[in-house]
Amino acid sequence: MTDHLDKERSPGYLVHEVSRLLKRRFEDEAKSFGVTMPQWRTLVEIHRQDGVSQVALAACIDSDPMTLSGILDRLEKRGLIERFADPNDSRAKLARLTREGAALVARARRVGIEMQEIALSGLSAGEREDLVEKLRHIRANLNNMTADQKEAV
Amino acid sequence: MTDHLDKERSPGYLVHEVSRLLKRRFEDEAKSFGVTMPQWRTLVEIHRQDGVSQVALAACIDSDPMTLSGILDRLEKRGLIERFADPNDSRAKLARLTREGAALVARARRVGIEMQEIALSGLSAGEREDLVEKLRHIRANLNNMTADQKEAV
DNA sequence: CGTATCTCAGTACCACTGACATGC
DNA sequence: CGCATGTCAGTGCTACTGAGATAC
Repeated sequence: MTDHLDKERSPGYLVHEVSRLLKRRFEDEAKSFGVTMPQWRTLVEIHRQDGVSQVALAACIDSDPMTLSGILDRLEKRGLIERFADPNDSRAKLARLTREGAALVARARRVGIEMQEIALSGLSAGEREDLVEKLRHIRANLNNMTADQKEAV
Repeated sequence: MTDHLDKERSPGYLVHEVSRLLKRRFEDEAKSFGVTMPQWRTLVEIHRQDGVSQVALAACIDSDPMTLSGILDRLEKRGLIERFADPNDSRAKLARLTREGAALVARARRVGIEMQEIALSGLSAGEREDLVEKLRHIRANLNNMTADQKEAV
């Protein structure tokens, strides 16, 4: 009887474990400049698209508007981001990095690259490409699954 | 300028995203029988090794004793597990599944297998093996990294 | 009008810390 | 004695819900 959910042979379980190790590893680094994972992801996303609305941001980091509001509160209190009114829609508030926030993103970015390099050491460029390919394939499968789910409802 | 942390090309980011999708997907299923991810992982681990101490359990699910104590409190309150004194060490309490808990693990297990099959659809057996191989390699790299870290401290 | 954006209030869960009683 | 085990108390962050003010 082959165990499809064996800890050592299940891709799902391994993905989860690698993700957990990366997260833990990064959080150890992140603690030194005082941000958590969701905060880090939020900062990166704001860096990627300067002046985002909070709903768009919430969707990007797979969160809900209320949770994101709390995250932005803390980031704003630390002076890493600032909120300003959307000139085209006075309901919405947009977010952008402060100079200090941008500096932190740059530093954390270097840490991320370095960590990834260590994690992937021993894998050739071709093997990395292949891994990326498979992961994107799986991601597409999962996205399709949730899409089907929505239709079913 | 190649961007090593590109959302689409970074293995680290993709692993995180796939993990997040799996987690979200599973939590949607799990909500119907009222358990969270940490609770699910705890139940599976207790199923794997019947009669575990709480410290061992905490290490298995990458948590701390206090957090696990809270998780077990909730699982016990729902009648899914029970705690009993270790006959060899009266300080320790061991955990085991109740009949109801075992039934839930069996159900959730089927969901997990089914979900994994959907996630991996389109990948051959060989490709899956290859993926598992790479993930285990990365996991080893990350574990070594934390080990080195500990020595450095 | 209905809908969208954000926030307040409240709840729950998980994570982490320091301290403590108990037993090894 | 030092050390391990589990728990209490307290704090912080994330997630989710329902409700409301404001603006499209």
